Amino acid sequence: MTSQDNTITPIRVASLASQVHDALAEMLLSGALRPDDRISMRDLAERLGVSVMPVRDAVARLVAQQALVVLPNRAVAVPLLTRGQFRDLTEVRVHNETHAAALAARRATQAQVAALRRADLAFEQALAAADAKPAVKANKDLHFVLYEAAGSPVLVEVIGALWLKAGPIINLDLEQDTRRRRTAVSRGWHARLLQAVEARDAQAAADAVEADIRSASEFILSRDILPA
Amino acid sequence: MTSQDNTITPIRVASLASQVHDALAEMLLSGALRPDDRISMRDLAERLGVSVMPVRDAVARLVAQQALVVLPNRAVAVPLLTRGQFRDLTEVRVHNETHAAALAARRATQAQVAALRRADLAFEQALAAADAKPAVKANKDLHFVLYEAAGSPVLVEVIGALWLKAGPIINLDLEQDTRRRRTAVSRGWHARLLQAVEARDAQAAADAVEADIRSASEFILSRDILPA
DNA sequence: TGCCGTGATCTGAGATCACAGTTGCAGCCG
DNA sequence: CGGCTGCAACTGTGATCTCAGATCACGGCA
Repeated sequence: MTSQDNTITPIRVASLASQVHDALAEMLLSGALRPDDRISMRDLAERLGVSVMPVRDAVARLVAQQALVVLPNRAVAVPLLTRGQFRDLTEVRVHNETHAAALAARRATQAQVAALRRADLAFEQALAAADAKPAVKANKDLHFVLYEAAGSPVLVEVIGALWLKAGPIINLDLEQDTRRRRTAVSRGWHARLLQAVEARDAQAAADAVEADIRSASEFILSRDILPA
Repeated sequence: MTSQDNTITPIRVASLASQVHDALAEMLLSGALRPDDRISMRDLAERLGVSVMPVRDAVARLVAQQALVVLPNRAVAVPLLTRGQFRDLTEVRVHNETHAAALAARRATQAQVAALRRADLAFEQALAAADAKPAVKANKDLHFVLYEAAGSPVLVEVIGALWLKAGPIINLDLEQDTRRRRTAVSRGWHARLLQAVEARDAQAAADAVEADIRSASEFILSRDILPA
């Protein structure tokens, strides 16, 4: 074994705090955590089989990302947005995600275009499942394959934080059927998006993403579930 | 004293962690912390006169905001961006800050326009100080008066995180004179920005902010201080 | 002189504890 | 029956400790 041996990969072990953060992020994105849910750090630590420390770190991260809030009584909760706040969030998402889509249409490598096709196929397959969770996850995967193709890591971070904030609202605990039908509405926009990226049409890609986001947002706002 | 008494303000005590976070954020924005600086949590705790716990919480927040990074050897450091990464950061800043400026030009109340004038005056006065720090702070104050006038709290949070990331680079420990001259270049753009907001000219406001950001960014990139 | 090994020190991560604030519930009184 | 009070339990925050990994300095050997 010499220093030229490239078969050894550096070992990086994710800290417990990072793992807790990922688990919580997943719960936010999937709608398992809902607006106004309280999070007890001791309870979560017990359920995850760790001490409170890594949970504290993870919660602190998510508070910084605005995905969780500290209430005046010190409780940690999932933010409950008003309709106006949700609109604001939607507008900032549209502004950044359309930009990422346009950049991706111009910059995506062939490998990234292929990955986007695979993600679209996975999304179609996930829609066939009785449970809505696979479709929610496949939708997120598809979006982030796209945004990473934008070649702007800072932009992807910004968008990631926005998704953490939007996840609990968009995936409010609808009936499974409504949820799946709701997610399926994205099919058409995804198809247009894929065509746009293949055609290197930045404007069309941005328009498809905008329509996708607004469609989901209007559905939420039409149902009178957020406070005024 | 009845429940109609509006003279009583709820008491909110900032947690030690929040105070440490604010102190660190100020150090990042002012350039007191520089790219690649290591942050020892025990050292910082001792200097701030608190235990390590609130420092850990604060650091976790800043790591989530991408303003600090955890290195492979577990050290916590201020990110050292490559030139490409700094360009990426600049582009995302331009994209979001011009949008905020345009919204502000359309939406600012008269009180907010007056606050912007006062911030501009404060900036001019700060330029007269021998120390560059007041000017750096006044510049930041002016920008955030503007962005808050956009009426999009989500956008202000996005921009705030970007500024935490950009602060150490833009305010690299130049000589005081170079620093002050550098900051003074913004005067012209600030004047145009103020005119644009007063005239409700969204495009001119966005252009002034873009020019301001790009001017500072090109200065940094022209000095060969970031790794390729 | 350069490299390697060893020991000391420093460091972040995780665990545990204490404290003070908050909440919920039961009981009592008007 | 409603409101108030008291108490127990829960909670986040901060303090302290331990552990394991990382780094640095020094000494010995080739």
